[in-house]
Parts: sequence; C-alpha cells; structure tokens
Amino acid sequence: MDQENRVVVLIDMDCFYCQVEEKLNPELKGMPIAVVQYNPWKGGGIIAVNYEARAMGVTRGMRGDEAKEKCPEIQLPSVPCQRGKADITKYREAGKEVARVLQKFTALLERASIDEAYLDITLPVEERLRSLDVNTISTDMVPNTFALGYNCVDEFLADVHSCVAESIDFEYDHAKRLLIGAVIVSEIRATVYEETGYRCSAGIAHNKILAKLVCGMNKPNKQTILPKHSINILYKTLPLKKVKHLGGKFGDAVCDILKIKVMSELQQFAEKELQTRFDDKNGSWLYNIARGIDLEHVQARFNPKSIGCCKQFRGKAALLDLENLTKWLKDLGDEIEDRLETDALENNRTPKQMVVSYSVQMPDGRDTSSSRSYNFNTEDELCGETFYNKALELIIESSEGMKPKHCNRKLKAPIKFLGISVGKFEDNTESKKTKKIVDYFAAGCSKDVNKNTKSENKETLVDKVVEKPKSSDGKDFIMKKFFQVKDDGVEKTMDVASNVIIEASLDKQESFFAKMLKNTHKESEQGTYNVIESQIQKDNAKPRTPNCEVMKCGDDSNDTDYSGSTINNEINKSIALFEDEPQDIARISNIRQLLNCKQDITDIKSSVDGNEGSNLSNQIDNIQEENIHDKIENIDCPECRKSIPLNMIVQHSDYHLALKLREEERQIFRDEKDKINKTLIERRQNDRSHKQREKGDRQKINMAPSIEKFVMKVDKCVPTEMCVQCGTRIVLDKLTQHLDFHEAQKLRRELKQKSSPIKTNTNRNVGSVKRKKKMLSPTNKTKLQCKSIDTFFMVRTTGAFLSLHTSPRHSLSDQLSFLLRYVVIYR
DNA sequence: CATGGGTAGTGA
DNA sequence: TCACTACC
Repeated sequence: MDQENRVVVLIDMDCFYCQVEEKLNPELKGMPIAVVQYNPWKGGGIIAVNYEARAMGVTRGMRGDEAKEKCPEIQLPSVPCQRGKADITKYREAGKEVARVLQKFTALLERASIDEAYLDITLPVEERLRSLDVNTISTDMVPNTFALGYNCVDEFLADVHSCVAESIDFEYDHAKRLLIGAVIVSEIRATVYEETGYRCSAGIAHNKILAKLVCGMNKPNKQTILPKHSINILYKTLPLKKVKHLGGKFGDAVCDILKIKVMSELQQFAEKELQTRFDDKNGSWLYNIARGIDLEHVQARFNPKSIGCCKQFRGKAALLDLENLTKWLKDLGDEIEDRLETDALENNRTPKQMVVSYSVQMPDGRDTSSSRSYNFNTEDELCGETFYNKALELIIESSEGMKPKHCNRKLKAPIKFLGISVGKFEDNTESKKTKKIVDYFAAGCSKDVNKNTKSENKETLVDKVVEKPKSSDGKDFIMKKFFQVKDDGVEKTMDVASNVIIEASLDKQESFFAKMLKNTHKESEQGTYNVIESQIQKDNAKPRTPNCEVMKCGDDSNDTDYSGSTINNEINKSIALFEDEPQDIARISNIRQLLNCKQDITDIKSSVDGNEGSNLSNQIDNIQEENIHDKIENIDCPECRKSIPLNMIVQHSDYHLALKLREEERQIFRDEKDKINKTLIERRQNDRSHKQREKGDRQKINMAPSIEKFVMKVDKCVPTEMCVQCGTRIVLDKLTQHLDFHEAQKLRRELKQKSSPIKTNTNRNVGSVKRKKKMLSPTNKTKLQCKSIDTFFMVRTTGAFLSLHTSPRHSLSDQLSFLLRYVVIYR
C-alpha cells in the first residue's frame, strides 16, 4: 500500500458542544453562546464558544462572567453535573451519532476525539475515479472548499483540469485524487448535516498530520485541500508549533535547539543531524514531516480504548480526610459503572484492567501524581463498588503518606486530583448463556419468517441475509454482499485479479456466515438447524479431516451445550480478530496457511490461463513480482483497505458482516431509545409536574434492552393496556411480565441505595469502623442479595424469551436482536 | 483554588 | 507498570 498517495481526511465538528446545545434547545440558534462548566464561581469556565460569540471576542478558557462583559446577550448553557462532577454524556453520544454517519462512507475510520475523526478514503476515491471524469468536476460539486496555494477552488480546478491530459507531474496526478476526495468529503459533510443537523469542517491531504493541519485553516463549515505542491508554500510561514505533536514541550525544544520558528526552516537539517540532536525516532520523524511525509496509518477504530473519569480538587477543595476520599471514589466508580453498562450493550466487551490515578500536594506545595493499576479477576464484579474498593486499596497501599491517622481519619497529604479508568477491553466470549441463541435461531428459521418481514417497511440486514441465498450459494453471496461486487459486473469494487483470488480462496475456506446461511436454507423446512464451527475456532483447535463440524439441534435439544459456536460469538470473534492493527493479522496467519496460500495462486493462475488468455495471468504475475513477500499472501480489503492475508480473507469478510450485523443491532437499539425519548418529550410538554415519573423513565432508557422495551416493539393492532407505572402501552398478555419488571427494578434500586448510603457530603452517619470494613470487603451480604435479584431478572426475561420465540409476529431480525441483547445484558 | 475532564501514546 | 506528554 502506497502510504504517500493516500487520500486522508480529518473531519472536525465546529464548536461541537455549542452545536449540541443548539440542537437540544433550538431557541439558542443564531445567538452567541458558550458552554460553561460549573457556573457558580465567576460564571463557570468556558469550554466551547460558537462563532457568533467568537465574533464578540469570547474565547475558550474565559469565565462566564467575563464573557457576559464582552457580550452581554451571550447564552451560557452549562455542562450537566452528575455526582458532583461534570458529565459529558450527551456530547459523547452526539459524537457517536456523527461517527456512525461517517462510518457509512468508509470502514477505515479512526475516532481521534469526541468530535474528530480521520478517514482514509483512498479506495472510495479510486472507485469514483472510474465513474467520474475529473474534467467534469465543477465548483458546485465542491461547495465551501478551499485549496491551499490557490485563491479559490476554481483556480485549483482549472489547474488540475489542465494537467490531467498530460499527467506529466506525479504530484498533479495525486492532486486530482484529492479533488475527487473533496467531492466525496462534500457529500460526507452534507450527509452529516442532513442526518444529524451538525456542521463540520474537513482537511483533505495525503496524510493525517497534514489533513489535521489544514482542517483548521478554514472554519466553520468549510473544507480545505492541501495539494502536495502547496506544502512548501504553506510551510514557508507555518509556525512549527502548529503541527501536531510539536505543540508542546518537544516543539519548544526543537525551536530552541535548532533556533528555528517555521516549518520550512526544518528542511535544512540532515536526517542524521536531527537524529543526533533528538533521538533516532524523533529525528526521522522531524526529517519526514519537514517534507510533508507522515506514514502513520488511519486505524480502523470506532470505540475508545479506555473509559475513565476524573476530577480535580483545587485549593481549599482538596481532599483531606478518608470520608471525602471515599465519597469521591464511590462517585467516580459509579460513573464508570454506568458508562460500562452502555458500553457492554453497544460493544459487548469487558475491561480487564482498571487504573486509579491521583495527585497529592507535597509539603513544599508542589503536586505529585501517581497511578496504580489492577487487573480484574474473573470473580470481580464489574460494578462501582468494586472500582471504589480497589481504588481505595491501591491508593492506600501505594503510599504511606496516604494512610489516615487512626484518631481523626485525616489524610497526611491533601489529594488534589482523583481519577479512575478502565481499559484493556476484551470481547465477551459467551459460552453457557448463549447456547439458547441457537435454538432460537432455529425456531425463527422453521417459521415462515419472510411473510412477516414483507409486511414491514424497513428491510433489515438480517432479513436480507436470510432471504438472499435462495438465488445464490454462499460464495456468491459473500462476494456480492460484502465486497460490493455487482451481478452485472459493471460496477466492481476490486480489480479483476483480486476477485479471482478471493473467489478461489472462498472455495477453499468457507466462512462461518456462508456456511450458516447455506445450512439454514437447506434445513429450515424440516425445522432443524445446523451450526458449524467457524474457521477461526478451527484454527485454534486441533486439525480435523472434515472442514467443519456439524451440530444438529432441534426443539428437543435444549440441554445440549453448544459451547460457544453461536452467531453472537462469531460476530464478536470476527470483529475482535480484525479490530486491531494490521500486524495482528499477520501474526494470526501461520506458515501452513501461507503455504496453502501460494498453492492457491498457482491454482488460480493455471485455471485462468486455460480460460481467458493471458491478461489475468499477467496481472497475477505482476502481483507476485511486485512484492514477493507481501502481495502474494496479502490483499487489500476493499471495505477497509487493510492488507489481509489471502487465507484470512473469508474471516475478514465475516468481520465486515459482523460489523454490519452489530451496527444493525445498534440502530434498532437507537430507534427504540429515540422512541422512548420522543414520548418523554411529548409528555414533558403535556405534564410538567411529574418529575419523579420522568426520572423512572430515564432509567428505563438506560435499561432499554429489557423485556419492557422489547414488548414495545409489537404491532399496534394487538390489544394493549397502559402501564400504571410508566405510562407505556403494553401488550395485554405481556402486562404481568411488564409489572414484574417494575417490581424487580424497584427492588434493585432499593438494594443499590442500601449498598451505597454515602450519597452526599452532608451524610453524617458514615464513618464507623464497621462501615469501613464492609466497604473494603467485596464479599458481603449486599453483593449476594444483588445477585439474587439478577437471577430474578433472568427468570423473567427467559419467560419473555420463551413466549416470544414461538410468536410468528416477529421477524427473524427482531428475534435475533432480542436474543443478542438478552445475551449481552444477562451474561 | 481557578480552563476541566477526557483520551492516546511513549519510554524506562 | 507508571510517569509523563500531548491533544481536544
């Protein structure tokens, strides 16, 4: 893959928090606004300013009061406070909403922050290049676009047009790709606005650093292209510190040591010289970036690698005693618990490590920070209490200075900062509790699912998956569905040689999903269902003669333990397998597979030679010659452009299918959430006095994938009754279950209250030695009681499950959705 | 007391 | 593993 001829984009939301506030409260639109945090002291600290307010001189970091002075009519919505600290959930959710839209355009997306994402659109550009003549690109196809080194886009357009014919200059050849990129980015930004209402800016260049750099050059709601031949023009005046990674101490050091200020001055130094002055790595990096070279990949990463929260306790607010420390650790732990719950639902993963960080004030007045990590055991319940207990343990054991004096429980040094974060996520590999998913799927297949799906408006991915293979076998299906290869052969995502290789490869190693689909259709009429172990599993286990192991299961096989070969499992495994860096993929493929792979190429070659003359054969030869160590066994995935070993391509296509399945899951989840939100808003307008009830409903939103939530999905013609507890319409024969749910929820809340009595600073009835002991022990009565409640939930859900899976009203998609959710929550 | 809370990454 | 840097 040519790192130097990519088309890389940075999408950055304009004053994102302000936009979120404007969307939530449309009355604010058009007014100068700034989002503040903690308003009591001097009007709070400003963390985002919209462009109306910027025009009045309001900036980030100002206090709210100061902003009011500069701009008396400014509106200052504030970040919500939860558990005594700022809570940015709504902005985080909004960021996700945007990223999901971006993801539709390329899988090669890296979320860089809450409001920024890098996209590698090299492949979409290449594809567009085939259908779009660069000479026909006009200004209206690239609105709000700037090109560095040109007064306006038209000049750039003209320049590219005039050079296309000759294509003498290599850089101009890339410029036309950037132009196509700009067309696509215009579409992306328009879609983001259409689907979310948010505006963003973009930088379009051939690497991440430059895309990021130019993104900020025209804002808001603009996009900026940086053609390679304009880099030096830009660098001539560009302060070195503006470049990512050079904004801090390192950038200062570079400027000091080399006595330079702007980027172009960096070019005079030899690589060796830079390496001696800094170190090898930094020296080379500086040498490259001075020439506009940055080889860093855009990683395909949507989810954060860690989830954490922290708080400062400045000056007098510093924590001085154990009570205070305890209280805040508890609050932080509870927030992590809440966020992990959402994360588990959306991503089906579990953190394996937690880190507590803190800083204390030294006797000399300076702050020193420390952090301690803890790797979870399998017995650890991942809840706020565990986080808090472990955090406290770690802090106390890490520092004698922290040990409270026994008489007054005062800490020896004041704590100025506390933070807990969890990370090192691993995918949840279901075993026992997922086994029923198989029966469930079987039941779904044995019914006439299609009848039901046809009556529905939206055709879901799962529905398509089930319907499609009727006309094509697994291989074709996989090819068409996941590699966007059209039947007519007119529009092809990949080049012909790649197609041949992948098709041949598919014959040798069938995918889990392909097998699943085939067998589903063969067996569905008899009401049985086959589950076949995936290639991935097989690779891990001992080799067997047959390619796959077939397990039969019908309605009578409820007790069989189908350890782990479930759809959900496959989705997770497929995703886990490819979510990391490309190197991991290389590691997975072993020598044996590589050998098979080469064999494949020879097979293909001979078959092609026989059939179609030598053109294809030459192409394959070329691939081999180009890079004997890489290209033979690797192929660029048309979906995400990662280099995938040929023998892994099936698993990799499964990965993309899995992503899509999971995305559909999420969409259904979100739709439901939206529905509940809408009724909530409606009700708030009708009835403002029922705050308490709202609170209950909010909780319900968080717990959306519950029986109740699912029950709400049923058709409107079914007889329903209003639930007295939450006011939702419930299908009559589900009402009992629904009320049980409320009871269970109440109980659970009560228990939670009991287990965490320290809710505020003013709560005085804490601090006995007895209490302390209880806090520090994870194996207390409360925990056991909580467990039993979970069991209660389980039983009820299973009840719902049983009644639902025999119901012909639900599409297979719905049923599968439910099951996946069921598995995630009640793991 | 006074830009705070939240991420990712690196080197020893 | 932890201290520290860098960025939004």
